[in-house]
Amino acid sequence: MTAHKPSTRDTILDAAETVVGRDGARRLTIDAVAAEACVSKGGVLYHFPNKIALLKGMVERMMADVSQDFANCEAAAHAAGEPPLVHVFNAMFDRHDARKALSMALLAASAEHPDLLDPARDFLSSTFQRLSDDTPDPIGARLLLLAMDGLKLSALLGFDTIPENQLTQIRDRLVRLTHELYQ
Amino acid sequence: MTAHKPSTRDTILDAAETVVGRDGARRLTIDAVAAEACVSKGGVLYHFPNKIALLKGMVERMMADVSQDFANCEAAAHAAGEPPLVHVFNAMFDRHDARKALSMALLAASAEHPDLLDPARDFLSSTFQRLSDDTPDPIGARLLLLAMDGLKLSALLGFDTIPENQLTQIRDRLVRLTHELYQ
DNA sequence: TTGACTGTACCGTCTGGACGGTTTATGTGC
DNA sequence: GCACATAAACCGTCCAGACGGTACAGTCAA
Repeated sequence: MTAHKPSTRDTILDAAETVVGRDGARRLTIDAVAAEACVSKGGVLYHFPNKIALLKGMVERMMADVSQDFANCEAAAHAAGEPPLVHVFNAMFDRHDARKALSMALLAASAEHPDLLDPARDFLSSTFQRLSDDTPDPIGARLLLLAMDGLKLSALLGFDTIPENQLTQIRDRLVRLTHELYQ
Repeated sequence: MTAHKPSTRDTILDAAETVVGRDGARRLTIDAVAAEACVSKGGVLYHFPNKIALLKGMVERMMADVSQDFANCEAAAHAAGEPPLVHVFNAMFDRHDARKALSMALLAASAEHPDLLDPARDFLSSTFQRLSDDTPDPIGARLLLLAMDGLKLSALLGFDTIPENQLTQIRDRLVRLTHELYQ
């Protein structure tokens, strides 16, 4: 069991995401984050010298996580001799809730200073371009990736109201269409 | 020529969207809106007694506009004997920029008080449900609607980095697949 | 001893909102 | 046609509280 407790830094970032998701990006104050993380205000400022640094930390951790996820998916797909996109989509559905919290960094950064999203924009743009280009039908792949975006970004605003049974059908269809891309 | 100048109320709502899009939801202050609308702070507070009312106004106007757009699309589709979804998708691509500004209401409301989005959530949820159910292949329709969501919500965060030529190809494909839903 | 904090006090600025005053449009009686 | 009344639309200022950030002395485990 290497379930060692998360670092204070990560606890603070988790708390920030919780605050944004629950109270809105406007209430993401250093005081609120400190209270949510059960850390003093000084403690937060020890790890992140100012609020911009905190937001940068949120975006950077999100990108690192997403990057890792994609890498895992591509490795698993390669090992299984399957299309990478299938693994990407399945991973999204399997860890739907986890991703929802993660992306709160996007809302927070866009609210405070939209420029903070520049690195994320570049990273996601090139990643999605590559994912779709590595496919016999890039436009079809793009369309499916856009549908995935729709699901994730809807969840970001709480617009994820599709009933569970429809969601599994959508998942099945998405995976089926992904396989068809490669034929 | 009935191009009468917009009401002060609408000017204020336009200004609010401009501020959110340019500076982020965090900078949506009554002062900033007043300056952007070339109105005094008192003038803003005359039309919207407090900030919550301003945000409600933004969300309500957005819903009214979207509702009107959908109604127009369905009417035009009915008149032309075409699938409604085709008109919905074409309208989205044709007025891409207009819609981008409109949806800033979503960002602003989610930042300040996420509950303000409840009516929008209900409205969009039922509208999309109906649009897809009125189709021989509801799951396929949902997938295409999700792709549209992906495009619109990406634009909301400035994540609309797909090159123009790919975008037109995506549009063509989306319309083609929509027609296929009805076969 | 050092790094990782806690706790408190404080400062300057920003923000929402209340409030009183002023201009403009619309009648209304004569 | 005109003085007057009334209300709607709008302006400018003020204030309490919230917020970001600083400073600094103290705690405590490794």
